[in-house]
Amino acid sequence: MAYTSDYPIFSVTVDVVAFTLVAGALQVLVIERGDDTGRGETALPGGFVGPDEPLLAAAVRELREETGVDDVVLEQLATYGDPGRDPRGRVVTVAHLAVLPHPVEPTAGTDAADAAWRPVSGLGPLAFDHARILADGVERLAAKIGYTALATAFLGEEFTLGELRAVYEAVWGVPLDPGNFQRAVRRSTDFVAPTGGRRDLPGRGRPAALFRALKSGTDLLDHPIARP
Amino acid sequence: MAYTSDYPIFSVTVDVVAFTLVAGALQVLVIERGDDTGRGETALPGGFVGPDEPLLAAAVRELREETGVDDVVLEQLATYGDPGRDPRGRVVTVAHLAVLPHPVEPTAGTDAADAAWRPVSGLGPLAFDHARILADGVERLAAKIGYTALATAFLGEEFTLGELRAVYEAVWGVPLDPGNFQRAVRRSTDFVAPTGGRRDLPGRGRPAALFRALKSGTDLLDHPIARP
DNA sequence: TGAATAGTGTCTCTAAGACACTATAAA
DNA sequence: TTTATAGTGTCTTAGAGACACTATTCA
Repeated sequence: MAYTSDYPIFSVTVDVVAFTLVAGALQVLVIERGDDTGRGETALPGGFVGPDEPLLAAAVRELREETGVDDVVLEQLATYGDPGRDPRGRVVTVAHLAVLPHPVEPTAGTDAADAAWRPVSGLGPLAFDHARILADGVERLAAKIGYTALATAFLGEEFTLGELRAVYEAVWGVPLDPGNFQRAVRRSTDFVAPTGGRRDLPGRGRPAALFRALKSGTDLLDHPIARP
Repeated sequence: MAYTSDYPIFSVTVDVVAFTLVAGALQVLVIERGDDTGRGETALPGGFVGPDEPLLAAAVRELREETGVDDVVLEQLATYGDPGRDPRGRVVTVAHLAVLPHPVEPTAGTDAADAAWRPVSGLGPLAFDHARILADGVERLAAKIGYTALATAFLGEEFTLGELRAVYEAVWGVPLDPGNFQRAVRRSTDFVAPTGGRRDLPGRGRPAALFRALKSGTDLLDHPIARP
């Protein structure tokens, strides 16, 4: 009973829908709940916002605690506050959308042992209303890679257009024509630029030119990438 | 009245960015604050969420208290919760976007005397961080009328394509070619449909065919209306 | 050589926009 | 008649997509 207020009491949490790409499949970061509420259930990472902590900072902190990463594209997704959505009381959660470059394993954080990347398709039930939050996150992600540079946030510093195309194909769930994709990406003069390097993978055909992102994740593209 | 909690205490409010069209200009609903905090300042309508009240219901209630209207297109916009954004304490506000058909005057509600429609352009400073919330609302509105039926929410049951075009021109701030607009709207087979009626206004040229909306405000259009 | 991937050429279809033109009303 | 608005025709340009083709690597 540490806190009192003249107004109705709400708790405010942040949840993070963090995506990455593993082996060509869209993955989401989930934890196995270890505390009393929903013990053993799968859930999105998240936690209470500190008394003097901005919402975005809380989301960054939660993600860092789970993955050890804090240089990440992160933006607010939506807020979920129905009475009864959390058995602990009136909990309003501000969900955030994050995109991480591929090889980020959940590492030594406070709750890291519980965290794991799981494919979005085929994921079992989630605690609370997290299934809906995840669905909203996927929808937002699919929309945003069409008109922002967000897809590059899945990749490292340098990448091939084949790797970039794999991001779109995984998120949209459809194959894209390699030739037309190439042209679509190059139409935006400030989406990606060739570095001059090439990536040669054994037994994988002609080496591909390497590119780097010219915009950060949430910047708008001047020419959208059409979703089929 | 004192509430207690084991977790950090937040107050949760809803604010409403309500738009309408008056005399061809985009207008937003604002109030003059009468209580102690920010007395006399212009602000967006809003208020505290009840202990057992869903967020969207709270936004509907606030809007009804200001305008007497509750049949309205309303959706969540974003959540603003920086520490220090409200001098009363840690207040997290969930902002909502509303669109009302033109002739809805603020009427007999609890705070109705203070509420008024004001043109978005040329509006003075707003209390708290409401200027940013309004800017985000305008941006969201401008984006959404391009790919949803939201523009029809500004109009009555029946409307001409000239009136619909005026909505786009007011929100986007650009003139649109009447002929091309006509075709763009008709390309979507399920955006609007002619009612068979005509509207004849004295001294205003050839009477225009009347249309009605085939979709509600937030439904997606199959063919977008291109923003110039 | 063939298999695999990168990248280009080219064709068709549709949309966006400019703009001329016709249609129908009031003053 | 002029003025104003509704609505159509038509031309140009650009993008989306299908798909053939060339380029460059490894086995």
